[in-house]
Formats: sequence, structure tokens, C-alpha cells
Amino acid sequence: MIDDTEPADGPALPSTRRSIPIALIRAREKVMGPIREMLSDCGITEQQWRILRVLEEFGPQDASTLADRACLLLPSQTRIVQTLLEKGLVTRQADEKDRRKQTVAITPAGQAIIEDKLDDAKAIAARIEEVIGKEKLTQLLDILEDFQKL
Amino acid sequence: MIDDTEPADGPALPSTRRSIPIALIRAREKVMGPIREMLSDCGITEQQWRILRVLEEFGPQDASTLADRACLLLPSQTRIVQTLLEKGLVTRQADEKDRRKQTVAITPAGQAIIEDKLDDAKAIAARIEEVIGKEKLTQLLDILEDFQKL
DNA sequence: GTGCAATATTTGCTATGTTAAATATATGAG
DNA sequence: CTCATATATTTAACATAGCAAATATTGCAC
Repeated sequence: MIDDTEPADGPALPSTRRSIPIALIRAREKVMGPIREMLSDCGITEQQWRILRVLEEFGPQDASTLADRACLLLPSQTRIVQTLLEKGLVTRQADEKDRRKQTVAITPAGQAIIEDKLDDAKAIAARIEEVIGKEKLTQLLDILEDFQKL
Repeated sequence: MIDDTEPADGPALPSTRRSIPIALIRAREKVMGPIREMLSDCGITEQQWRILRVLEEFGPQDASTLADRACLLLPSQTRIVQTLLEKGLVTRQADEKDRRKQTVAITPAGQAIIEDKLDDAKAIAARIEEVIGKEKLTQLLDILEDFQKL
């Protein structure tokens, strides 16, 4: 019988080659390459794109909700929204009922950028699905969702 | 027969709720929470920890190799190594044969930090495995590796 | 050996990530 | 009504990400 028990001090840390955090970064880096390339054309960053996409999908919303959906920390988002304001791609105004809240909305100019890049974005998504496979992508998203239980 | 063909302009972009880039960030954020907490105790950042771990695992190595393994861009790494130098956790010296290369190595003080945090790090890894499951983690790492083919 | 193209790393600059503190408004107790 | 507390957002400060340009060395052609 083979002794496959762990050493006395418990399992070793996984090799950095099989580290979850590093693997997540590496994969993300690969995914973002083509997306950044697409966005650099119109002088927009990845995070600015995320904000526009969420506003387009869910409509006007307060800052906290937006940050949660776009997966940004509020301080970062504040700055990003400021530059989007300067570019005229979003608007921001205090909520009527609760003046602590700021409601952010996309402008027609912002929608135009999404419209312009729609085909490119679809092509990138299709390329990923082609390489990884639809089934594995679904598996991946499901597993990643499980991490929210941590 | 149900018409499940795509609209004329192809499939829509996935909802941001099922976006691969966003899902990768969200998951990573959850994983890093406890790790950052662990590291804040000893005044070390996540990236500094990655560099120490890679140096510990693979030994002294040149900057490019280190950056690749720690998944850092060279410019970022240069600055991080500088702060690690100031903290006395690594050393850096030009390669004898090719003086363009810089060889980075971990110091005993650096190894001590890893040693100190080893149990905590193991506990965090165990917690993740407990919640996600060993099988799914393996699946995840395998799928994430596929992204390198992009 | 001199000059040029290639390689390895660093610097400069702008944008974000991250945490803590500050600001502004809302809410509830007394 | 007034104050203390809680909530929503912004500022401030430092570290990192990402890209382009500058430096330093090598290797090779001539």
C-alpha cells in the first residue's frame, strides 16, 4: 500500500504554477488583450467600457449599484465617472429623494461608442467560445460564481 | 418547431452578469480578501508576496523569468523589487555573463516571512478547497490554462 | 574594432486598486 | 427640534497596471 498521506505539518502550499489567484490573473490577461486593443481605438479604458456596458444594460442607477455591477471599488469608480463626464459619455445627478445618492446614466454619445464597438466585441466573444468551447465556458462561469460563497 | 436562430446581426453580447472578464475579477476579489488580510499584518502587498513565493519556489532568477512566473509586467516588477530591496527581503545583482540581466534572489528575512505566514496560507487554501471542492478546483485550473491558447 | 540591430531592464506618465479618513445627507432617540 | 449615529459618496495617499520611450549590453556584420 502506498503511503500518500500528507507530511506532518499538513499539505504544502500549491506551486505557484497551480495557484488560483495567479491562474485567474493569467487567464484574465489573455482575455483582456484583444479587448484593450479594441478599446484603445476609441480612447477608452477597460473600466470605462465596463461602466458604459452596465449603464446600457441596466439603465440609470446609483453609484453603489453601478460599482457592484461593474465590479469596481467606489473610489475608483468616482474617478472613472469623472473622466466619463468630461468626455460627455455619462451624466450624474443627485437623487431627488435621498440626496446622498448620485444617479449615473449613459448619454447618447456613450451609447454610440457601444454601438460602434458591438461587432468587434461580438467577434472577440466568439473567438473565445471557439477556442475554449461553449460547454467549458459555462462550467467556468458556474465555478467562478461559487467563489462568491467564500 | 421553435425558431431558436440568432438575430440577423449575430448573438448579442453576453449580459455583464455572465461576462468572462468580470467573472474572473469577481472571483479573484473573493479569493484575495483573506490573503490581503493575512499579508497586511506583515506590511506586505499581494504582489510582493507573489514575488517572494516564486523566488522561494524556483530560486534566484533573472527579472524576465521572475515577472513571467509572478505574472507581473516588467515595469511594475522593477518598482516592487526596489521596495523589497529596501525592506531587505530580496537581493539583486547583474548577471556575470550577460550584464543586461538582473538576477533576483530571496534573502533569509524574505524566507522568514513566508515561513511565518505558511500556516495561515495553508488554512486559506484549505478553506477554498472546502467551499469549492477539490474536483472543481482542478477543473477550474485546467480551463483557465486553456486561455493561454488565445 | 566600429556601427547597427536585437535583447534586458528601467523610467516616465496616466489610470486603477486599495485602504483610511473626510464630507454630506438621512434617520431615529430623547 | 437637536444630537448622535448610520449611510452614500468623495478625497487623499500610496501601490500597482499598462504602455511608450529611454538605457544599457550583446552579438553580429563589415
